[in-house]
Amino acid sequence: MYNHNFIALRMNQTAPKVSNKKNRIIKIAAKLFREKGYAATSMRDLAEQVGVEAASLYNHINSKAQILDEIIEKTVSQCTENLEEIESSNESYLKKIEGLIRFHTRMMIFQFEEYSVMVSEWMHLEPKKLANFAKQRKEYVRRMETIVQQGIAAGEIKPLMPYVVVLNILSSVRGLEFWHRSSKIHSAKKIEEHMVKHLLTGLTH
Amino acid sequence: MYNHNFIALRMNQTAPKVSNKKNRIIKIAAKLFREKGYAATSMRDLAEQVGVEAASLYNHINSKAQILDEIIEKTVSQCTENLEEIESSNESYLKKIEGLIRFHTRMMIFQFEEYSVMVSEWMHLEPKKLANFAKQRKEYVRRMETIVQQGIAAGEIKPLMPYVVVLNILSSVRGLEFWHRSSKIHSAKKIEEHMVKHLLTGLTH
DNA sequence: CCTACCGATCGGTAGG
DNA sequence: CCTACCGATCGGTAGG
Repeated sequence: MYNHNFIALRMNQTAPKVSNKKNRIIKIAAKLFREKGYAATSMRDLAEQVGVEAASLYNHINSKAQILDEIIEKTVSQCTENLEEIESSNESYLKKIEGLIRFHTRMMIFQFEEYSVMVSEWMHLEPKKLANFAKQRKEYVRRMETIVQQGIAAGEIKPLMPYVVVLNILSSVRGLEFWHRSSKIHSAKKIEEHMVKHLLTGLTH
Repeated sequence: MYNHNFIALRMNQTAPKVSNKKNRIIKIAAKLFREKGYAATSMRDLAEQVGVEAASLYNHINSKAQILDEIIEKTVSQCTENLEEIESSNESYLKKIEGLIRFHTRMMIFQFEEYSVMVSEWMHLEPKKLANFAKQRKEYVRRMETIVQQGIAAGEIKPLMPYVVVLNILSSVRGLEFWHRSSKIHSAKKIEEHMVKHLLTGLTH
C-alpha cells in the first residue's frame, strides 16, 4: 500500500489524490474499530472523526464492510510475506521462531490499529471474506507449527505441542494491545527483547 | 452463584424457580456474546435462542447491559478469590505462578463462554461498571506482577519485566479460545501441562 | 408470557 | 461534498 503510493507519487503527481482521502478514512476507521469494536462503530462516528457528513464517506468507500475487509487484507498480506521470507531463510528453526516473535511484536507496536483490528474483529467480515480469512489463518498457524515441529525433530526445541506453542506466541503478542494503551513507559525495543526471552527460554534459570 | 443456589435449593425448594430462568437467559447470552460480540447480539437474537419473544426477557432481566455486567462480575469474583488463595498459600513463588497458569487455563476451558466474554467484551460495560472493571483488572495484574517480582528477588525466576510475563501468561490463556472452537482433539489436561511447561521453562532445552 | 408499539439509530441512496 | 430521506432494526415499555 505505502509502496504503491510512493511509486504513484513519483510517476503522476495528481493520481494519489482520491486514494489519499480513502486511506485517511480507512486509517481513522481502524482506530475506531479497535477502540469500540466494528459493530459498535457507526458510519456517523467515522464521518465525525473524518470531518464530513456520513453520506460523503460513500464517495470514497463502498460500504462499512469493505473498510474492515481492506484493513484486514492488507495486514494479512504483510504477515504472509514475512512468513515466506522466514521460511526460505537459512536460519536455525529456533532463530526462525525468534524472527516470528519479533515480527509480530513489531506489527503490534508499529501497526497497532490495523493489527489489533485483524486479530479482534475478523469475525465481523462478510461470510465469503470470513471463510477466506479463516482458511488463511489456519494455513498460517499450520506453517508456524511446522517450523516448531522441525525444531523439535532437530533437537533445537524441547518436545511441546506445536499447536500450544504457536498459540501462546501469537496470543502473547496480542496481549501487547493492553500495554500500548497505557503509554510508553517501556521502550518498544525492551518489550521485544523480553517477549523473546520469556517465550523462548521461560521463567526459570 | 452456584453455591448460593445449592444452599437455597436445600432450604426452600420453590425459591430458585425465577432465578433458574434468569440464569438460563444469562447462560445463553454469554454464548451469543462470545460468538458474535456484545454489540452485534440483539435482544431478539437472545429471545429466539431462549424460546420467547424479546419483550418477555424483561420479566427476568432489566437490560442488555445488566446481563453483560452479571457475566463479568461473576467471573471477576472467581478470579479474585483464587488469587487470594494463592497469595496466602505457602508455596514457592514459581509454584504460585504455576497455580495461576493452571487456574486461568481451567477457567478458559471449563467456563469458556463467561471467561471469554470477560476478556473480550468488557469494553462494552457501562461507564461506571467499566471504570470499576478497569480498576480491578489493573489491581489483579499488579498483584500477579508482585509475585513475579518476589520470585525474581528470591532467585526462583530469571530477571524479566514482570509486566511482560504477566501479560504473556494471561494472553496465552486467552488464546485457548481459538483451540476450544476446533473441537477437543487434545485433552484439557494435556493442554494445561503444555501451557505450564512452555510459559515456565520456554522452548529451549 | 404475548401483541403492539415507541423513539432512536443504523447503513446506505437520490439528487443536486 | 451536502441535505433530505429510505426501510430496517435496535433496546425497551405499556397493557393485558
